[in-house]
Amino acid sequence: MNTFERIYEIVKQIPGGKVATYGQIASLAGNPRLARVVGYALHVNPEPDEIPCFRVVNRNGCTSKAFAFGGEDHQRMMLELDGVIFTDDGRVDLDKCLWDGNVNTVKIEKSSDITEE
DNA sequence: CGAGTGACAGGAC
DNA sequence: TGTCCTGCCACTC
Repeated sequence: MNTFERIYEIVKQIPGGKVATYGQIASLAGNPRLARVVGYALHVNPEPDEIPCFRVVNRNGCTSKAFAFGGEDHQRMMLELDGVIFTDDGRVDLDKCLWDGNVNTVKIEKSSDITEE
């Protein structure tokens, strides 16, 4: 599987009420340095209906302005509806809403749920 | 085919 | 603690 495909699968594995950082996804993708590729992957976002790019934030806990696919506030609303806590800084509370999929939740590398080739 | 850019992250100052 | 430079992979010109 290509790195791109892997990134997509990981992002799709993000549960509601939680968010993940580019670096985190990059680590799951194989290399923590792939953070840039992660951003690019979400940038193209071939399946926005399956890929919750709004759940992906940078290390600061916020998304870039270029991420304004429908308004920065729109993203915040989506996250709040998911149960994600926002700080007064207007950023995601990574301390409580950070996805712990890096521990032992995700396992797409062997999962046959991919069905994509 | 080669160089540059991009929704980032991490180390150094 | 905050800002700047570098590293990485994929895509475009």
